Amino acid sequence: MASSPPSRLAETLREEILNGTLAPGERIVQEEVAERFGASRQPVRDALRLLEGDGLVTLKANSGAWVSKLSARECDEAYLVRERLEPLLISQSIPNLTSVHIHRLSQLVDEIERTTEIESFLRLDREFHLLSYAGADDGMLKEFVERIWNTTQHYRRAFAQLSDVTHSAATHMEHKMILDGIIRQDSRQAELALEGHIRRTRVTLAQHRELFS
Amino acid sequence: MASSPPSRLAETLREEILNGTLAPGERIVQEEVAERFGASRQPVRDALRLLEGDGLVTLKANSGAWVSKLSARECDEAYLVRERLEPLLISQSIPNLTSVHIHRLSQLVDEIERTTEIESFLRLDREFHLLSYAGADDGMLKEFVERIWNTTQHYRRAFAQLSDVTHSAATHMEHKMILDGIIRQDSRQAELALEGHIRRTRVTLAQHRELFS
DNA sequence: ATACGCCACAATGTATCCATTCGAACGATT
DNA sequence: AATCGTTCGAATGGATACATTGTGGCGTAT
Repeated sequence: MASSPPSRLAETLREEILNGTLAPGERIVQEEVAERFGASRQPVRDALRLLEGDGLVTLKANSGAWVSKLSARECDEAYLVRERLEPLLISQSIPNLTSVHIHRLSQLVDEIERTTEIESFLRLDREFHLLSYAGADDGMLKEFVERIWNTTQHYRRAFAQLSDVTHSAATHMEHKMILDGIIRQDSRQAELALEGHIRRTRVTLAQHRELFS
Repeated sequence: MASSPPSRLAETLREEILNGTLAPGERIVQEEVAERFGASRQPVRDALRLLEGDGLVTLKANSGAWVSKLSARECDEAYLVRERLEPLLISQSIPNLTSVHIHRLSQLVDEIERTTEIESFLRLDREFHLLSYAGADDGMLKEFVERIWNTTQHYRRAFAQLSDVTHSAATHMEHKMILDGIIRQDSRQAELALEGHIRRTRVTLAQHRELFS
């Protein structure tokens, strides 16, 4: 999958946006990218269009491409949407999760609690949540959720840094409650714990509008 | 807005998909479209990428483009997502709706009740719901909702035809309850009425799997 | 008769060249 | 000195020509 040159190109750019190499608001010049990958500008244009579809890049006609930037309002909206969609997604996932998934999820809860580094936390937290959705069929719902995770990744990083989320007891407790709901196949509990988890994050984030200048 | 050639091209193709001229599963050949619009294949490719982002077109590398087709499962999922997102969207819209909006919404409820033609019903129903969201800021949420409306348009038409939705008393009552919630600025009522409206449609639709072959 | 493989055509993908547009800097005028 | 206008440059958009891939049909061999 995703084996065409534009797809591979988009994938690499996506990585660079997610890991912060390319910051929100930064300009992306077609020719630079083309040269960097030894391709012509055409596949680069296609790749940028793909990323625009993912919401990671904003194109302006006859002007250029920039890494998408969220306003405080848009970031809040993203979390409101997550509050509604992710509980639905986890409820669809839970019936199909296997013991292999559950074992890894337990492991991740522990690792998340133990880590003290921001980057590790971000990586593990992302793996935990997305893995908890692995039982759901692919489709629009999962696509939407992944898109939101991607477009808000930079703000999660910024927020994690200034609030030292790695020592948040509430976060770890919420993860345990979600995991407990999964293990006991109690979708309703998992939904509620997840909704609370996202909601608390949203409210906390709203207190740090300085992240958006 | 949307004034670049690829955007205009995408807009026209979108219309044709929504009004049924181009049916789900139908092949779209770049050269045909290019010739039809007197343009080269490049802007057509860009337009198709845009439509892919809207979920209206499915691209396969080195193979071609097709009008997207939903399975029964995906259609059900679309309605589940609508049940979660549209109540949120209407709650964000209601505080900003003006008397002009409300007047038109009332008018639409009447017109929808009176019409007996499928195409009119579809057009008016769509206008009613999307107009009820006009007070919400543009952003991801509205984008998601519009995307779902677009990708399910064909199935709404098919369903409306075989169930004679124009004579559904429940539908008209639900519209009135939504409107009442809007007029009285009672977001909660509007949310619940809308959720019920979508849910009932989903359940009814699930009884007609023959629509998906 | 069926299955495998080769071949040819058609549609997509890529590259290069040219046109267009936007923005910024400089200069002229008030 | 400030503002408006013009001009120049850099980056994007579009068109054409060429390369590549995927698919369907035909033939042959088992």
